[in-house]
Amino acid sequence: MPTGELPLLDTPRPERADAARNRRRVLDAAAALFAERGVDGVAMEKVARAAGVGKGTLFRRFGDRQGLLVALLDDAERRLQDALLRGPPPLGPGAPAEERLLAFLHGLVELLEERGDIVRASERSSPGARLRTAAYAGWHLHVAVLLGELRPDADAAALAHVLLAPLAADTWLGLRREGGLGRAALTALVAEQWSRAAVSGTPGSP
Amino acid sequence: MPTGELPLLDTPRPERADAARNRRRVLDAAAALFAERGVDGVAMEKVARAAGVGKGTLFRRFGDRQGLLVALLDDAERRLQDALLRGPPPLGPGAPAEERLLAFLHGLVELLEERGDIVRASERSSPGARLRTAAYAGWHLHVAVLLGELRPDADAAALAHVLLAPLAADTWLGLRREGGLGRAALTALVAEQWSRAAVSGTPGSP
DNA sequence: CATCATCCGGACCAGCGGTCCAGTTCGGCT
DNA sequence: AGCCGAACTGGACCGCTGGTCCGGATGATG
Repeated sequence: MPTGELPLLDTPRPERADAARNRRRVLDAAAALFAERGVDGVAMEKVARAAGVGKGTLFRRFGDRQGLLVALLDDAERRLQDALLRGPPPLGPGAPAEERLLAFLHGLVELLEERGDIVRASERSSPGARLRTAAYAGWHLHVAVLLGELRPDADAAALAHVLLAPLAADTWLGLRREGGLGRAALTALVAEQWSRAAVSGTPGSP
Repeated sequence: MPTGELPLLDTPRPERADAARNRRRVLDAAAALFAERGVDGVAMEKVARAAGVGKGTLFRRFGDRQGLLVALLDDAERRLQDALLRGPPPLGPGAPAEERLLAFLHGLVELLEERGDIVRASERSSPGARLRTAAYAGWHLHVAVLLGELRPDADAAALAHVLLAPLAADTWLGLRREGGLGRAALTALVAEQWSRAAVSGTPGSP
């Protein structure tokens, strides 16, 4: 054993400088192109070309198209997730469950309004892909836990899935665009459904 | 002007016999193949081949892939739509609005369970395609009208969109398969949300 | 400065949805 | 009965896409 330098056990390889530079280039070019032409209107080769990079490099870095989309989303999703776990209330811990629920709803809406097209493309990459997403798993867990506090009688996990349904990217964007609903109106409507779902007791009862 | 025979103004052409025969063949072959290999795993050329028909014929008849899917769904969707407009209560007219709403929910679930994969493929054919579907327009109108009776205070059209969100084919099938929720449980859960949405008054009120 | 793992990039591939058109078949009219 | 135009047929063909491959270039290391 040589000197006592840190062995960097958890970081297999630091990643070469040119590789890092090219990854940045690709990410930037992809974001710009997607914003300009729409996610579906941009082939992988165009992304590579715009980034001044070969197609092989692009696929080596991100695996496949889906991987590129995930990488583009990574920042925003991680930010929301961090805010849920460690951020200040009412998004983070410390506020009453219902407030946290509504704060999360607004956070998710923000994400959809900001990066909706990319989220949609990611969720559409294969049938049923949404539920298999790491991001969705996190959101669902968060909602299920909070709901479990408010409605100990209910199947919180299943209910959380149903409440998250209108926030599927394709559904949300469809209602916003084809459906002609405004962001505030639609958010308020979903918030109301969440609030109604958050109280115990069957509808018909006194 | 020759004899006074009926000019058949509304029927441009009755469709030739071989054309009708081939259409039936294509529809049958497509249904069988889709059921066997999954909708996404079957290319248009395979359908043509299995039907004993040329690719050109297939596209001439149905326009494009989306058209074939719509044709496959046409029967089932029209049947539901007819039941809503002219069928016996509680699905058809004559029952109280809330009962009709729940009956419709069950009918739609039935359709999704029976032909879910095809509905999904049809709704996935392009981003936001679902809302532009004739079938969705009919369902939405139905729900909006009934909701309008129960909740004159609310924006029934918008609320109807939100209530229909869990029944987007991709969402429904995702929850049923990846989500591991049973048909009865999921239906009951959605029914409860609909019931909660059907009563006036804000959640926090006495 | 030598060495070698790593990375680069564009040629290449198979498969897809969709188009085209020369040949065939149908069915109403005489 | 038989003809003739319209409608139908089917497979070769096209452009494009996501994804693979490998000879050569380039960075880090001692």
